[in-house]
Amino acid sequence: MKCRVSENPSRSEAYRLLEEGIRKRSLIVILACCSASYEGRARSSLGAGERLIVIKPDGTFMVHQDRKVDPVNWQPPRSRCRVYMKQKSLFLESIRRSPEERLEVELHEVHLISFYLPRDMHELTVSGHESDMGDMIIMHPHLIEPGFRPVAREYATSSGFIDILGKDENGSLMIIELKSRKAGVSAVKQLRRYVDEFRDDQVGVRGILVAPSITHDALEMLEDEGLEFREIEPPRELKSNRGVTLDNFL
Amino acid sequence: MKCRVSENPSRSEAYRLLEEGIRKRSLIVILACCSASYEGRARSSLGAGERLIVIKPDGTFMVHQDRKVDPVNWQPPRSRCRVYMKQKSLFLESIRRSPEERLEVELHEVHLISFYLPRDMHELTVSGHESDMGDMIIMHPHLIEPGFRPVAREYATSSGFIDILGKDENGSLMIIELKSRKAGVSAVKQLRRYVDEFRDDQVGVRGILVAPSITHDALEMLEDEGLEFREIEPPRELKSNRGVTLDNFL
DNA sequence: GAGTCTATCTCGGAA
DNA sequence: TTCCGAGGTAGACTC
Repeated sequence: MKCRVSENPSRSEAYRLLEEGIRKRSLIVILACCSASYEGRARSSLGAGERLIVIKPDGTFMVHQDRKVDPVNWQPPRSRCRVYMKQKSLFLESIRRSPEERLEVELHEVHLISFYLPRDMHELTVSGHESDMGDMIIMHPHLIEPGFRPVAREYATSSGFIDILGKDENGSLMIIELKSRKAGVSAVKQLRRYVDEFRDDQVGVRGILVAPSITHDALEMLEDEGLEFREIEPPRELKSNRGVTLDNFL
Repeated sequence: MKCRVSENPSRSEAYRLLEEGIRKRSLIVILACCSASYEGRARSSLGAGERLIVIKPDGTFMVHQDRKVDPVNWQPPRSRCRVYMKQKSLFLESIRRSPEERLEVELHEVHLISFYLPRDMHELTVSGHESDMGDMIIMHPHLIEPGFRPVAREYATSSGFIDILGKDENGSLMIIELKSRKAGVSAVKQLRRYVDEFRDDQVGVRGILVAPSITHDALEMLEDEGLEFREIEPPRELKSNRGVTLDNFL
């Protein structure tokens, strides 16, 4: 593990270390009093303060304050970083192309610089998502109701993709909208858009919102619109087999 | 600046440092080979790998890989963090209430631990050029407008500290917000919060944003809110005499 | 590239 | 506290 640390480096030493760290595409961590200005999709300026600066090998650039999860200023992966001196001041600059964005950080006082070359090994697996809910319903259609038959998944409409399209035991079209968390009014609006597209053309269209729970306002709107709600918990187990398709049903 | 660093600490030394850092609500930065498991709104597990771990004074907990802006695992502000040993292994745990979520990180090998106590945010914004601007205005109130009289400095409200509080020649309350760099919408919002606190109680409250320049959006918002802008350059020279008080004016 | 959708979205403001 | 909308959303995926 190549790891280098320098406490309270001089300006010239900080410059040298940062130049080397950037050139070698290291993961760089800086604790410093700094100010920042950003210009691109928006514009911002940040006064002097103690901050944590992180530069990743993929070009990600972050300025973190002492609170919140999100960085106060940042640049996405593939941004180009460089360090330079201007009138005795030390600057870090990160530039992104398309859209053109520029973040400039002035380092007033550097308390700590550390950098090293990490290699990440394992990927993260997460479950509890909408796709897992979809898999579960495709495999167990009775969770929606007895006689429900899925017909299509991710069905494209001009309003977006319908999670699951199917028919009930009477042959009525059923539009299923999945949410892995508590459903709000936005979910109902989304479902309503899908249903409206089909209601124009034919009768007997049912819209079903599937979620572990629903807000009060959303439930009211749902009932006003003549739509239905199914309380279903998303699966919590990690799936290794992620290839469930509709082949069995078509 | 209290700042402590330890390279390649032993397990017991790492434990001691982390316990102290958490207890003192420091900003903690760890470079380590670790694995993580999360359970809450969703569930995830992350195999061993070199990662950057950041624990903020507000309870924010982040595990960063060597790419992407977003952390691979995290907990939001106000989460509770603790360190413990279990069967010779070193663990970090961060727990959130409502919704109940738990993130556990096993530290296989710690390369670097550093933590420090960033000074209070208020102190930070006051230090540097902003306080010099304040000094300058206290000494030359006419810079704001003829007849302006400063009354209080760093006046505490429930929304934060008002840079300068004063009265105009008609006796109307004036709230001055200083920015040493180009002011953005956040500065306007900040000023608006202060003004709102007083507008509730009395009439004739004026809010003045003082900065060397202002963004287009900020100026628009400022005018919509009935607030005012004064273009003032911060003094170029940093002052060593930092003890300007309001005694002369009270 | 541009467009769409998900997310442990985060975050701030309001009821 | 919960709910709701905004975001430099980021990130993944399709076309």
